[in-house]
Amino acid sequence: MSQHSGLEPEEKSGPKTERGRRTLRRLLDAAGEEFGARGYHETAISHITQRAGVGLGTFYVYFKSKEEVFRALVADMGARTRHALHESTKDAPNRLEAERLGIEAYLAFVREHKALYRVVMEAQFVAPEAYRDYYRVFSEAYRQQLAQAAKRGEISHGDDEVRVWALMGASTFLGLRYGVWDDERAVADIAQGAADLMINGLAPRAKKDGA
Amino acid sequence: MSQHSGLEPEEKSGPKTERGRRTLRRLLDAAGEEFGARGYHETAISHITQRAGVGLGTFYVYFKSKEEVFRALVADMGARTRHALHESTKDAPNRLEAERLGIEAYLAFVREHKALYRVVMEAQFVAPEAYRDYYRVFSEAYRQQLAQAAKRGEISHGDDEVRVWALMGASTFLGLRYGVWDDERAVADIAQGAADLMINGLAPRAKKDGA
Amino acid sequence: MSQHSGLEPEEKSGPKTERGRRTLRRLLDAAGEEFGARGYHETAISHITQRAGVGLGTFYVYFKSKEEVFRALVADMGARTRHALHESTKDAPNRLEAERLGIEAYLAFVREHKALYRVVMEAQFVAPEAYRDYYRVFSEAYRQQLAQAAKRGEISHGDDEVRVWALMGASTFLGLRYGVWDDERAVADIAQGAADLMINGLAPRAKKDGA
Amino acid sequence: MSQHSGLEPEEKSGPKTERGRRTLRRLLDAAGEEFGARGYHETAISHITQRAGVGLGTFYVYFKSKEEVFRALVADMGARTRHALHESTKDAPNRLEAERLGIEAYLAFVREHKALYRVVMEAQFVAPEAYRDYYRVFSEAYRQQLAQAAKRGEISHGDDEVRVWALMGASTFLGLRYGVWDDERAVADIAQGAADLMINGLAPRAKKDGA
DNA sequence: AATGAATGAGCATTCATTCAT
DNA sequence: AATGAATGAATGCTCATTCAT
Repeated sequence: MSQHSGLEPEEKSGPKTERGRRTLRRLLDAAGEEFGARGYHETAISHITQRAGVGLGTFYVYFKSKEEVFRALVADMGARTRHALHESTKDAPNRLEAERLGIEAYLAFVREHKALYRVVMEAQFVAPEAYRDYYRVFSEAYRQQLAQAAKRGEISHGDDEVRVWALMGASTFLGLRYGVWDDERAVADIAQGAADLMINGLAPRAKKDGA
Repeated sequence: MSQHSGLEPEEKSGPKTERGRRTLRRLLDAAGEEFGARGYHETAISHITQRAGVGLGTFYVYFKSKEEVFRALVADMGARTRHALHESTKDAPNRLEAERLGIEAYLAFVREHKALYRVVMEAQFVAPEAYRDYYRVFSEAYRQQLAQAAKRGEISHGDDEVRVWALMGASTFLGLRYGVWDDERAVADIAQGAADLMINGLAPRAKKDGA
Repeated sequence: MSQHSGLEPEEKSGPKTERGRRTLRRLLDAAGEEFGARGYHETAISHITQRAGVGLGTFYVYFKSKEEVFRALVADMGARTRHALHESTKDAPNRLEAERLGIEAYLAFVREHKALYRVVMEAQFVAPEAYRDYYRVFSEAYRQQLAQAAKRGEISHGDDEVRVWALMGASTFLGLRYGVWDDERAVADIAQGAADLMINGLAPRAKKDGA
Repeated sequence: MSQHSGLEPEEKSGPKTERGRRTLRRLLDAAGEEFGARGYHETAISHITQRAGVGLGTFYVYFKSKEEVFRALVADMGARTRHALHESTKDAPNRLEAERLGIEAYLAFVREHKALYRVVMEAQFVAPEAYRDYYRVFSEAYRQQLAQAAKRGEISHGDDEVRVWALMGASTFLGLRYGVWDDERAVADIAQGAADLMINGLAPRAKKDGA
C-alpha cells in the first residue's frame, strides 16, 4: 500500500521537503482507504485528514479539491493494475495462456485492493472522464495484444474492439463477484472456469480428434 | 416510458384515487429522468417534484425517502430488462442462438434506456442491496438456462456460475461502451462480434471441415 | 423601518403565504441591521437568521445568496432615499430653496438610517453594479432637475453632469461627517452652511446692494 | 511607482540590509496592486507574496498583519495626495484659482492611481481609523487654507468645516465618476465645470457689474 | 391528497498566521 | 533574512425531511 505512481498533484511540482512528501503519501493512503470503505459521498475531507493524522487545512496544501484526490487515486489504480497484469502475463508462452494468467492475476489483485477497486468503479459517477481514461488506456493496450496474437495465429481473428470490451467486462464482473463480494473460492479455480469460456466459448466441444 | 412494474412504494397498497395514481407515475418518471441525467447525488428531490409538476411535500406522500424511489427504479429496471430479454430469446432455436439474440436485444434495450441503465449502475454505490438483488435474480435465471442447455448438449459443460458472471460482465460493458457512451455502430454488428467470442472463444478455429 | 419597496427576491414571485411575507420582512430587517452594524464581511448569515429568529436554512428560502440580500438592501435604500428627498423638496418654491431643503432632508435621513447608509457605501466594494445603479438613478433625476431649473432661470447654466456629481459628493460627505460620524450639530445649521456654498460658491460676495 | 513615504512598518526601525529594503518595497508595491485590483477581502497574502516574488512567510517578516500593510498603503496614499495637491496649488495667485487647480490636479492624480484610490475608499470599511485620519489631516489643512483666504478676502466667509467637507466630497465623487469609472473627458474640462460651481454656486449670475 | 415553508446537520473550502528550518 | 509546510477556525450554502394547513 505504499508505492504510488502518477499521483503527484497535477500541475505543481510537488512537495519540496521530505516532510512534505511524507504528508502527501499519508493523505493519499488515507484517502484511498476512506473512499474505498465509505464511498466518495460519505467520505468527508476531515475523515481523510484525521486518518492521515494531519490538520484539515493540510489537505488543501496538497490537493485542490476532493475530486482531485479521487482522480489521482483512480489514475494510480490504473497504473498499478496495468503493472500487475503486465508482470503476470509477460512470460506467458502465448496469448491464450496469457488470458488465463491475466484473469487469475486480476482476481488476486482485486482481492488485495478491494477498496481501491471500489474507487475505480465509483469513478464512473464521480469523475467520468477519469473512468473513461482508465478503460481507454486499458482497452487500447489490450486490443493491440489481441491483434498481434491474431496475426501470430495464437487466437482467432475477430472484432477486437468488441472482444476487448467483452473481456474487460467479464473480468470486471468476476472481480466484483469473486473478489469484492466473496472471497471464498480459489482464484485459480475461478480463472480456470473463466478462461475456459473465453478461450473455447460456450459451443459444445467438437469431439476434438478422431474417435 | 410509462408502463411500470414492481414500482409501488413497498408497504403501502398504493394510491387509491386515479389522481393519486397519476401523481405517482409522474413522480416515478420524473425521478428516472433526473437520476438518469444527473445522478443520484446531484439530483434533489425538488428537481424531481418540479419536473413532475407537483409540490415538494407531495414527494413524501408517495415515497418514504430519496433512496426509496431510487430502489424502486432499480427494481423496475430489472423487471423490464428481464422482460425484454425473455421476449427476445424465448423463440430461439437453441442456447447459442439465444445468446446472440440476447446480446443484441440487450444492447438495443440499453440504447433505449440510457438513463435508467445509469441508474442501475449507480445503484452499486447508492443502494448496494438493490444492485446485488438485480444481479442475483439475473444470474440465477441465467445459470439455469445454461445448465439446462448444457444438459441438452446445446452448450459445453462448464462452471456455470463463473460463466454467467463473465457473460453478464461482457454484456454490461458492451452496453456501456456501445450503448451509453457511443451510439454509432449497429447493434447487430456488435452482437455478432460478441456472440462469436462467447460462443467460440478466442482459440484459433480448428480447420472446421474435412481433415 | 418597515416599508420596503423593490425588495422582493428578484425572479420569484415572492412568498405565497402571510407567514412567508412576515419571514421575508424579518430577514430583510435583520440583514440591514447586521450589515449596517458589522459590515458585509463580518456579518455571517447565521447572525442574520439569529437576529431574525428563524433557522439558518430559512435564509436560503428567501435569498439565493448573501450578496443577494445585500443588493436588495441597497436597492431599497435607494428607493427610500429618493422618496425622502422627493417628499422634502416637492413643495419648494424654486430650485435653490429645493437644494437647501434637500440637503437638510438628506442629513436627517442619514441620521435616521445610519446603518443602511453604511450599507450603501460598502456596496461600492461588495456589489459595485448596485452601487453604480444607485447613483446612476440619482444623478439622472438630479440632472433633469438642474436642467429644468436652469431653463426656468432659477439657477445658472453649467455643466450639469459635473455639477450633479459634485453636489452628490458634497451631500454624501456631509452625511458621513455630520450624519454618521457625528450627531451633534443641528441639521438645519449644517444645511444652511452647505447650501450657502452650493448656491453662492466661495467667491467673495459682491457688495450686494447699494454702492 | 516606487517612492514610498510613511510606509515603514510602524514600530520596527525597518530593514537593515539593502536586500531587506528591496523586499519591503516589493511587498508594498505588490500589496498596492493587489488590493487595488481585487479589493481587500479578495486579496490573499499569498497573492501579494506571489506577485512580489517572495515566499509566503516573508510577508510576516515585514508586516504584522494583513491590515497593517493596508493601513500603510492608505497612509502613503494620503501623503502622496497631499503632496500632489500642494505642488499643484502652491503657486496659485489666489484661493479661487487654487481651487480650480486643485480639482484638476486631483482628478489627474486619481486617474494615475486608480488602484490606490480604491484602497483609500475601501479603508472606510477595513480600517476606519485610517480612513478618518486620512480625511482629518486633509480637512484640517484645507480648513486653514479657507480661513486664511477668507481673512485675505479672497473668498467669502462661511462655515469652513462644512465647506471643507462639501468640497472634499465633491472632489471625491468627481474623482470616482471621472477618474475611476470613466477616463474620457479631459480633466481640465471637468475641473472647469466643477470650479465654476464651487466658486460661483448655482445661483443665477447677477448681471455682474453695472454696465 | 397536496403543498410550501421551515429547519439544521453537514461539508467543502479558504486563508491569516505560526513556526521550524 | 527567507520560506514552505501546517493549521483550524470560520462560513456560505445545500438538501432531505418534517409539518401545519
